Amino acid sequence: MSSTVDAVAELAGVSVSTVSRALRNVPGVSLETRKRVQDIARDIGYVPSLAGSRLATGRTGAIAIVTPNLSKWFFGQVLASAGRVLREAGFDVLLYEVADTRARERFFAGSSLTGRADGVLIFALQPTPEELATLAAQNLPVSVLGSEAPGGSGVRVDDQTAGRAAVRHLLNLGHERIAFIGIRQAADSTLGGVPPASRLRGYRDALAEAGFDRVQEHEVHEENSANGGSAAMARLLCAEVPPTAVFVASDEMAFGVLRTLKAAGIEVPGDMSVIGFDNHELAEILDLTTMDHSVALQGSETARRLLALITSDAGAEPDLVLTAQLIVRGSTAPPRPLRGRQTATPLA
Amino acid sequence: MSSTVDAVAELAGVSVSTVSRALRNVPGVSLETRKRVQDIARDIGYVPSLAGSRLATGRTGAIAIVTPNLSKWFFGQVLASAGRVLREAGFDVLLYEVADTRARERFFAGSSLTGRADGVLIFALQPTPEELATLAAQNLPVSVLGSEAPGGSGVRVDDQTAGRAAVRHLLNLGHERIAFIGIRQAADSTLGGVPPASRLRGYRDALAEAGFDRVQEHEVHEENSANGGSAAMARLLCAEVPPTAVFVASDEMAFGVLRTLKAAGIEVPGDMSVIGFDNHELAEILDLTTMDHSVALQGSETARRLLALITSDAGAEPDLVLTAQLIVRGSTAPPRPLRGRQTATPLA
DNA sequence: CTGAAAGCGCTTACAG
DNA sequence: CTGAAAGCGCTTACAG
Repeated sequence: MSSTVDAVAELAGVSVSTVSRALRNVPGVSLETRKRVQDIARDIGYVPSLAGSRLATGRTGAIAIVTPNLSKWFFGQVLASAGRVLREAGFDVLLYEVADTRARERFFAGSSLTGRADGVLIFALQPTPEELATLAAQNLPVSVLGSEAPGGSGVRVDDQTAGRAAVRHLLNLGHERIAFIGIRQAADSTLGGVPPASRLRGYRDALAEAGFDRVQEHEVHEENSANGGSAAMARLLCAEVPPTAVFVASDEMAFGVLRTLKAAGIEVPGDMSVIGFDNHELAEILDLTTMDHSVALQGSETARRLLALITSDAGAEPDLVLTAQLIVRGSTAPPRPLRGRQTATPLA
Repeated sequence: MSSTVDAVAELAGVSVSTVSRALRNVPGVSLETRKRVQDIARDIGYVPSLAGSRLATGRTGAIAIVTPNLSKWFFGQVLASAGRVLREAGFDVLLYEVADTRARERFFAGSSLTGRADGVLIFALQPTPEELATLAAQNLPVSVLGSEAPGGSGVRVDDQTAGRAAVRHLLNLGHERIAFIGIRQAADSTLGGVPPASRLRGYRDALAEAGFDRVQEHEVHEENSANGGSAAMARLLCAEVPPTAVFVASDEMAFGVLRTLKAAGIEVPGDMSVIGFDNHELAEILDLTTMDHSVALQGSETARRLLALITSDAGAEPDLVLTAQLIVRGSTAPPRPLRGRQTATPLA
């Protein structure tokens, strides 16, 4: 079961050096010898001890994935797609969920990765310069998904442009009172703060470009969940000037928005247009217009770039910046003519 | 950065043996020496090489989690809760997604875990006796979630009882024509087949106990997704005798069911009661009555049991069988009096 | 309580 | 192409 090189060497009548070379397909062994060694190894079910080769080579054959949250849809998607690429390349996947700041500090402080991984994938977590330095000091190549990381090869979406596109869609439909529901960082959360902020910027850009003033009460932030979305929408319903359309920074929040609107008897898209962000697998079911940002591709591409960093020494590729794409479904439409809204909006 | 025991030993003026003992908090070192060694280690930022200690001890400090699917809600939940327990105990988490039979064979065949993990968590994947034997031969303790595994300490839900409970709820509301939408195994899928089958059995039990005959066309199976649920419901709508209520074996499928019903203009729960299974985080938003089966608890408890198996030698605890619980929401109600359904059901 | 030494199972210059 | 030997960085009986 757990035989050693020595056993194979003895049976094959060669030295352990030769066994080692034969089994790893490195040059320096005659074809014949190699074949014989490999056959014997297979026969006795020999599989090299990882611990041994790790100690000897310094390489671990594992990649660490760091993520703030495993239970959200987004992370399942990127984890699955990145994991597939890594496994395909023969790497083990080591998973680190750093949900709160304490876990995050512990993770980055203790050089916890020395001897554990050959590289690090950071998902949706904006690493600080110090954190990146820590990893660099451990000689760990890094690839970052969803936020900017100078030095590390990264993949992300142009969230600002995506946000602007989403709002333009609403503007082009004729909406003039468009609200924004954004993701509020929990105080203790380690979630990357960049994409949410960029989406808000995109929203403001689009409104400004269309010549609309910024309306304070039209920008609300809540926790990134359906319940958060519900709460945010409820607040918008209490606005002095309620919007006719809302851009929601995540589909999960948008689901909550739809629920609140339904409960309030407000028709979508007749009385209120809603556009989400993610193209969550349930968005289709709920007929939600949304921005698709190639979630699976983000995961696989981040992994691919890390592997390139590890196996070649070509240096980091420039960041890959993806463009999100509008998916039109049934939750957006032109606003109802004012006539139809008179009773609801006293300012008509 | 990556100093060795020797460096610490030299600075502390003691032997490496003492350093090793001092740092691991094993007895046999004076308090004073221990303190001094620890201080020095901290000062120079020494962190023991994993590869070294793995080779010396044979322990890896890692747990492997095997799962058929990372992108489904259920797996994110159990992964997150199990991972938390493992990390808390100081173990690394190694992730293996074995999506198809080929990956599954490769995983179990190649004794891929030797030297990689101290134990294995198997999620929602019914291991064959041979597969369990393979792991046992590698001396790997196993804990199984969601299916029966003789020998391995396991956690699962009594799906048959849960299915019966769900259907009884419908029966007690007065329904007499109740359909079942189950999970169809993709040909190549490695998903555990036990829970789905048990839920069907529970459905049949409840109907039989209530004195109803089994209706072939009321049992349909589709892929476990919202789209699968949509398709299944569509088929039920073509039944010779359409049901007035349906028990759906997963919430994700139930979401699709709700969509189809809405599209068809069939009111829920007025014309059709729907009960799901999972208590998916979006079930609340969609006002779906469902069976909660303590998903997070399943994950953490499976992990806890594996740790017990590893750290104590008390042997496997008996399986933990959880009871699912009905969560009543707005998608179930008594059937409409026949009068109200006459046009829809010609057999009235 | 402390240390010298063997050993865990590999890999890799180096020499032949 | 092949082998003897050193070394990767720990841990752990064993002896003192």
